Amino acid sequence: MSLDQVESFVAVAEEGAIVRAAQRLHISQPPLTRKIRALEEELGSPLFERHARGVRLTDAGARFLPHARGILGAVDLARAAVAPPPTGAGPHSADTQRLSPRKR
Amino acid sequence: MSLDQVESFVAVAEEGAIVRAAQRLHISQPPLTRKIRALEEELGSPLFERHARGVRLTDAGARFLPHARGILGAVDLARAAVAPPPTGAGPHSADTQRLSPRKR
DNA sequence: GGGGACCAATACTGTGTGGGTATGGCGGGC
DNA sequence: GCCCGCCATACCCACACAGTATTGGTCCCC
Repeated sequence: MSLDQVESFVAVAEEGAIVRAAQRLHISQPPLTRKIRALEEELGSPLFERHARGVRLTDAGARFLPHARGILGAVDLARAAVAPPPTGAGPHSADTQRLSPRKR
Repeated sequence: MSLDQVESFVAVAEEGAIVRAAQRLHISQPPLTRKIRALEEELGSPLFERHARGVRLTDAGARFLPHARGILGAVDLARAAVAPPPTGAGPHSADTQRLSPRKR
């Protein structure tokens, strides 16, 4: 399991469709399909039911979702714990490294 | 940041030396050195002081450590939430999953 | 009922990331 | 002073990952 997969799972769960989540994550649909599939295989349970109009959370997926959000939240906290601006925090720049520039 | 890096960081912090942590993680030393370095670069703060006899946590590293453990714990919980497959469980056994099968 | 639209899955290819081996530099212990 | 242990760097190779193109299936609308 990777944080990337957890993030992907949450995005798909929230969007209700893999293509839409892919757009939101700025990747194309096939890699996202594979990531979700790999996560399901690793966990041993399907997380989504595939439909023609999108996907729906299974029971296992619904149980996993809050934990997934918790993981991402814990990561944010961990980042914040070490990141406090060493330089004098200017009153103008209050950026908090919110977005990870995932480029490849 | 990846779970792999978090796990690596915890291993190094606990072992006090990169080589020893590498042995524990079943990888060689150079990749582990790079992973820690990449994590430090991403977080923007050095996490370890390098010595000739090993490494020691910096202040930032010490703050990060409990969060790192929390992340790994959250991942374990997430796994347990979806995993309980009734594999070969007794036909009548109704025992509840009390122990998390620590595999890795 | 038929055609179009939308979504997920698969096949295939190229590239970047990650791990391994080999080597160097530094510091401490004997 | 010599040796040993540890971290850092250089180089190479393989696997994994992301993208494009395509197929199959289902629903909606006309």
